[in-house]
Amino acid sequence: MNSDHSLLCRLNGAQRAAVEFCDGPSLVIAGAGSGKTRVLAHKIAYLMEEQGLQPWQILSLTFTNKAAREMKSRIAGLAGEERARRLWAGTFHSVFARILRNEAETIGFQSNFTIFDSSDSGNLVRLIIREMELDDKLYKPGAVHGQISKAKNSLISPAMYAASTELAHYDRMARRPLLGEIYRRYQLRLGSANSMDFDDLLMFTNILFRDREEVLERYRNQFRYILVDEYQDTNFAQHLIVKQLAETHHRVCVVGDDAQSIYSFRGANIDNILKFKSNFPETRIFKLEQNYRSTQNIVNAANSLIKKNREQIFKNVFSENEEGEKVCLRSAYSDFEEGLIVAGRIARIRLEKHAGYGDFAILYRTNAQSRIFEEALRKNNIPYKIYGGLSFYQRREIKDIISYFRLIVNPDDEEAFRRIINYPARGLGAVTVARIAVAAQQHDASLWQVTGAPSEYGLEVNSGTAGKLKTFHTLMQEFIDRRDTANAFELAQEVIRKSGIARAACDDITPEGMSRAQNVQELLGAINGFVEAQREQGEENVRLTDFLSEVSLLTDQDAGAEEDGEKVTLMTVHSAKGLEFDHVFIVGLEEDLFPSVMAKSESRGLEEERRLLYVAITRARKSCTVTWAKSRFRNGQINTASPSRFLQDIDPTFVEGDGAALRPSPAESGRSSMQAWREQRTATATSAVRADGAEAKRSVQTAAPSTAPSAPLSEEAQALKVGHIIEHERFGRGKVISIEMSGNDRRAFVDFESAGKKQLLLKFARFSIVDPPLSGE
DNA sequence: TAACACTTGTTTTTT
DNA sequence: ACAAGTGTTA
Repeated sequence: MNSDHSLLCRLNGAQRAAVEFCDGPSLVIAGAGSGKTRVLAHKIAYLMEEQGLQPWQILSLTFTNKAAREMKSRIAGLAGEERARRLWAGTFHSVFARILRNEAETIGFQSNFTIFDSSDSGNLVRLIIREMELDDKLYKPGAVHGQISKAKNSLISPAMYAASTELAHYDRMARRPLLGEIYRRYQLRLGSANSMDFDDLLMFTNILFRDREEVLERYRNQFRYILVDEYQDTNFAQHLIVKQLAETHHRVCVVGDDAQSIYSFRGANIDNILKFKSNFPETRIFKLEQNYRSTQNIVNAANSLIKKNREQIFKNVFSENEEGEKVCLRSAYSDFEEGLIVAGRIARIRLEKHAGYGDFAILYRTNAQSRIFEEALRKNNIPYKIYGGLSFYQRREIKDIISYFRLIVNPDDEEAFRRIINYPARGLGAVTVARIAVAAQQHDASLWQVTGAPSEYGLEVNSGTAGKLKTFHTLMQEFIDRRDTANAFELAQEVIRKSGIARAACDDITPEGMSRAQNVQELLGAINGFVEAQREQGEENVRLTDFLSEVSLLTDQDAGAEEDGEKVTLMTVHSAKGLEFDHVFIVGLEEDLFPSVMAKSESRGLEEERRLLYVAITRARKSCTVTWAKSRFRNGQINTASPSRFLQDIDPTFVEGDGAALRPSPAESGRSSMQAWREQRTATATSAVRADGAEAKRSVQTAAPSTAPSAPLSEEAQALKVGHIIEHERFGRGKVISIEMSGNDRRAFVDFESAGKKQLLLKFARFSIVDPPLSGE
């Protein structure tokens, strides 16, 4: 083996070993920032250059479309555009959707099947629950769909579901005995709509491989080497697909990090990676432990956190980068102030470190948290972009238009039909649709079929309605007739014009209407872009079908990417997986938010949340700031919050800031306000007398002589002394004249520059100390 | 049938 | 707070 081959010379020992081992199964445990993508890309290039594999013989599976694109472009750099393009590289869902379209007939589908996204699935579940006249308080559509999804991911068919006494028992306990029946009907409806949901793409691939030995054999022979990224996030269905494809040649390499498994809520099974070796006993294990991304402080802080988890593969992630700054911990009085703190710090770091806005990311647990940061950033004229939330393709107007496309490509698509039959309004309302649905069900036909020949299916409607139906049918039929010949862009334009969407959009002059019209234009632009891109690859006749099958598996990741530029990135921790930024802010580190309430009950859930924070911290290259707010606006109410338990899990040696004293290091004397506060809370909650009260008193004395606080005092409030200059939320800037006790609380008299003299109850006052500044902020 | 007011749940994360 | 869903009225 030529050791100074250009492909290998830029790799460290462990990376190179992982790349070079190609003759059997391998498991690469890749710590955060250890060059996992680089290894995968090099390995694929190596397979082609050194092992003589053709690109189309390599199957490379990633978790997101974005990761797939990234991988392809890196391989293009290593092995050339042409070969990169011919690889089978994509997400599980997109790759196997492609295969399923090729083989659709063998499993009873047409190759033009549509793909239901989760909201389509939810709608269908809701519809069925209603049809069965069940109580949707007991049978919550979301939860029901979740159960169905779980069953599918475990490859439990409706028949198996019905046959299982265990599941029946479980459902009876949950007071949802008819879940299996809902599942059965749901699956039937998907079938008659010639549609699959996300989970079906994996389940039917397995069914295909199970029932059609020759098909499985064909793909086994084609894919001479299989690589899977983020293996810790695969579910059973995905695992089994990989296992079967690799069954004969065992040439498979899975890469992942058990410490970054964050998708168990949707069926990912960490055992897949933990027990990979038991499936392929001769598996070679490689560990990538050197982190090239982050400073030592960041790596160490993350390590100290993840150490608190029980089940994990031993590894020693280390960094040889500079020590760097400590993780910065900041607390805020409110979510609002948290926004200001983050915005302020971004502005400061940008100037001090000459960073661009694009070097910053704000990561939160839930999408709902984004708003407050948007406002704060806007106020400070800081440009930003948001990933996630409602993705472009999820927006109402876009879904409506896409539904037209869906119905054109697959007229049996029930969801699409229901969506557009009366959009724009054409006098075909709920009553008519219900009648069509009944007729359809009686004759085991699709809604579209009934619409085409009302009398044959015994559909009784008055002549006016019949006319409207006919008009609608003719309109759609014209599109359908041309779907296989017409260019995607031109047909799409025509759909928007002839359907009346264009007119409706123009008439609407409300601000939302304008933005909707803009979105429609954007969609047309996207279609045009798609057509052009395909043309460049030599695909001359690009049809609507092609665009649709591409688009139904696209998600938020792609929508946000269009306008990059120098902007601060806002996203959930989940969507940040696989990304990195110089300066990372992790916000909302509060109990019941991060970790989320839902996860708290089980230790497994809690460990997953901890891994989630681990993922967040390890996104940072140079600096990492963690914040939490003592009160937060949620569900229309202000809620008080306590700091996340995870803050105590991080070794304070690597932390700086008001919370560094969360668990004081021995060198520090006294306790922080935070700790006192938490003790306070537990004390009042149990109304018990503290055993170590004396010590508590001493610590308080350092901050507030002769006082035991009756309420949590912020560090700022404790540190406040006569003569300090403060900045108050309402009153602005002012000087502290005196501080005295009133009852159990401390009260400050402050002379404000503009608002005059005021008394502030320190327990409640919202202010920050400007002079002298606290801990460098 | 459509527009409007009212009620309800929702907020954990995503292919 | 907010969006989506429901029911009521014209």
